[in-house]
Amino acid sequence: MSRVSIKNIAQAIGVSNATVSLVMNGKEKEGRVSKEMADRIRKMAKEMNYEPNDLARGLRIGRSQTIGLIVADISNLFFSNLAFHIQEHAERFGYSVIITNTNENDLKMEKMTNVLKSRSVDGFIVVPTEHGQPYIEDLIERNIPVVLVDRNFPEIAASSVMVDNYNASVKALKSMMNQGCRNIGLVIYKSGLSHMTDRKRGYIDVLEEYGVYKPSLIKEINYSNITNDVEIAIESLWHSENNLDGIFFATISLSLLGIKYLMRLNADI
Amino acid sequence: MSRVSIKNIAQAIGVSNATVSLVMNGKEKEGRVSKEMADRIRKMAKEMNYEPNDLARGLRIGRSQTIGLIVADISNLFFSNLAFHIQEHAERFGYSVIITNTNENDLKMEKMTNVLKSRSVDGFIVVPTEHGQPYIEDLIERNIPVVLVDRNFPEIAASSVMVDNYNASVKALKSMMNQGCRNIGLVIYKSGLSHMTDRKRGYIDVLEEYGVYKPSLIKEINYSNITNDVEIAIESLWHSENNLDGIFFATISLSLLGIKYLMRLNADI
DNA sequence: ATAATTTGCTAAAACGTTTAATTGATTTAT
DNA sequence: ATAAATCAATTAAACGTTTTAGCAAATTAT
Repeated sequence: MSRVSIKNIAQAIGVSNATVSLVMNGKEKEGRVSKEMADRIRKMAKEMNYEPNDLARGLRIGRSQTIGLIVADISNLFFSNLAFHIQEHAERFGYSVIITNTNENDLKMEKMTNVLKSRSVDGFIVVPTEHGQPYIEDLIERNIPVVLVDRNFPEIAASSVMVDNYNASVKALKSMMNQGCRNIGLVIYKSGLSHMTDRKRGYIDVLEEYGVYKPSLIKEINYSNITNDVEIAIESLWHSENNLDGIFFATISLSLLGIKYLMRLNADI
Repeated sequence: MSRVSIKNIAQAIGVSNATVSLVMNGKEKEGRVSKEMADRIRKMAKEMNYEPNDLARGLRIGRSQTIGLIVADISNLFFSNLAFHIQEHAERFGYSVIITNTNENDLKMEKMTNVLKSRSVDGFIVVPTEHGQPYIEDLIERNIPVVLVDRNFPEIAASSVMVDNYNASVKALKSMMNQGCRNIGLVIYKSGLSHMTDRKRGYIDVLEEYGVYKPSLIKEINYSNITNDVEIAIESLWHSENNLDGIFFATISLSLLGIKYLMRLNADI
């Protein structure tokens, strides 16, 4: 016993598809369906457990009432919160959200945009990967709405929603300076994406303002090899002759790892 | 300039829809399309930037290659990790995942199952809400595959994947007993769902085994009023004449709140 | 009493696929 | 030389909607 369709209802009641469709869409006025007929149809629909088929609907009207969300890592609290709120909001407007994951992987970003394009999502919300620019450009060319989150590509004309990474970074560093730190290391992902470069710029600007900037204090981590790279970075900062008195971690994940290695070195934190 | 369809490719090359479709699905053998034609079609498809329309496809074949995931709270680490792994796995089999959220709200659970049914998802993975049983039953009646996660309804014949809450609870409590605790409070959500009742059962069984069980040590929290209820629970445990020497929190969220209030009371933790 | 308008509904095409049945051309077997 | 089999492609229906144009009957206006 397969799903009940508009046609089934129409037959059961002895009326045409069109009439049922109009009623189901609340267009009984425009379609001038009589009140009694509309009621009969609604009743029958409920009785038969009718569920509209959004695939057919989407095909016909060319929209899917779906938005595609591409995040870098859904298990990261920042992104899962983001996903949560986007979903809550979208739902209020009758939209569903398909959430996908790239794991900061450019190939996956390509794949995910394709999957979502195939599904005719009406728009994209994307946390782009480092070299994801071409895929975003492709969407824009196709006139598919896109908004970038957390990171953007300055050369592209896409809306974007950003945390003010630069100022957050400046603020944090100044606070450390006020606590008397002068030799502060930076542990940051190696990335050309704005959310990272902005934080780095904030760090450098503050240290230069205080005249204590040294390039050797910056350690860049490859996303693909976090554990190792962080270990090496911490060791080298610790054993350098820089007289370290503080470390600024660019992300929470880096700081967690960093603290682990610092504890192993019996640093007091 | 709208999307390129199979028909466009067919016209451009002077061949029928069917031929193109066969090639795009890798059925050139079964459909006996000549190698040269297949190549020409593939080349043209790439050139024209063809993206298949999954809505049309889904409508025709009656499947959507999509699975619907309904979790209680995507911003909860346990669930977002779950979502992450389900997605990774599904993707490998060519499935997409639509993730939705109930916030432990039964009405939302109803809504979400409807949304996903309308989208013809091929199967459901659900973390059910407390009174979500009827919606699960409805799915089963309709022969839509469902698997329950984290919580199950013993009366229903659905597959489920569970954490062994009972034994985890027993283990934790025994460990506390071994550390000498005897008057241990329980802070737990008021819920009939198995993941909670199992933990409670574990708690009671261990305390009874040691002959120290007192119903007054159990404090049940309403999910809809967490902050207040936890505060009251902690206060009442703390000021009771039970000589409290330990508290077992049933979930991480409860423990975080609990610790906050305990600190306010200057407990040492 | 006739014309004009409104009411209540229907017919049929379209969206982009997939697929069973068919056809005409070539090749192979007899 | 004809029958049988294989090949390469086509035709057309179907999936479940939405929507435009149209039609007959009922109502209102002249």
